[in-house]
Amino acid sequence: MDGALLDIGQVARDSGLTTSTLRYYEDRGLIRPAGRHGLRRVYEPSVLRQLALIVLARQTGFGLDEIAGLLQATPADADLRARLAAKADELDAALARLTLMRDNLRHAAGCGHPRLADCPHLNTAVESTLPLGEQADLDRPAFPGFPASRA
Amino acid sequence: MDGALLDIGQVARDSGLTTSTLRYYEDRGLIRPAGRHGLRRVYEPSVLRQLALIVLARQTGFGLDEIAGLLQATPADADLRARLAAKADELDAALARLTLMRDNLRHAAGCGHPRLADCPHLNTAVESTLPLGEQADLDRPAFPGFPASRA
DNA sequence: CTGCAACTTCAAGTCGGCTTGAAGTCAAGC
DNA sequence: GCTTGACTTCAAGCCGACTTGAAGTTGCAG
Repeated sequence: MDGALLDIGQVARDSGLTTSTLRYYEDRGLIRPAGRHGLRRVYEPSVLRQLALIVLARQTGFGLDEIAGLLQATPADADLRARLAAKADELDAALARLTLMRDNLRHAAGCGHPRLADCPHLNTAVESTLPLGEQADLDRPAFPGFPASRA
Repeated sequence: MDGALLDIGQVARDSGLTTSTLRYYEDRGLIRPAGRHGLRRVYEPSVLRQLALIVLARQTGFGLDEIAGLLQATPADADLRARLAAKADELDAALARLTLMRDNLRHAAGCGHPRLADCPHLNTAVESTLPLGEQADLDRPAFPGFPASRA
């Protein structure tokens, strides 16, 4: 398809991931080198697209096993479709939470309250997420997405 | 403002968190009991609102230290406002990613491709997230992990 | 040919966010 | 007044996602 195979360092540079992460992803079954040049892995450029998808999925809160599963995805797998759709629904829920939180933050950044906990606007908003009372499956999907300090 | 103090078990039930999590949050400076009855912690009901906010923030990808910081939030802190606004912007970015991923999933659930990696629609979409290409972007050493929810 | 930066493997370490376990305290219902 | 079960502390463990370190190999510029 095209001559240019990439070595791991190049893939690392192009993807923004580290070489150790790439090897780790390989261990976990997310990517596979096209082959080896001696001992060294060589990759097809298409791995970059795949990595972009992986990174997006990670940022969206998918675990590595989950991503590996999605990537493997056997043919005409009806079950798969269902799982994808379910995932999409989870993301909708996450989107709603995220939006609420963002709006809260924006409001908080603007309103004059000393402590977040004291802002009535925000509290009112948060209360709407309080169906807690009974049983709360708090193991909802979370997801990340921040630089949040890589210290 | 009201007589009913709650014990830790009650708070756990009402918030959906475990007692160990509540103690842990206290350790980490996120909540504080109103006092003790003997050795035992007693809480004001308002802690439930606070916990709801904490849970929302966690689900939104905030780390505990970060949340503690936001909750402490000293008066008229101009810096704080800036950080809140910055956070909100981060959330916007996260929202965009999440939305993209959701749309991808929905599409993938519907289109007939055996492997996700083979769907051109999805690949096209993902490629738009590929600012990768050029520089190594040293300061983006991958992404923080996150809870991923217990089994 | 040589030197060395970039690769290789494998094991162990790190970090965040909790959970679990051992061992003890205590308020209250019988 | 005794039992019981919910509480207490503290230390250690666990999981996911990587990172780090040690020790060895190798392609290629000079």
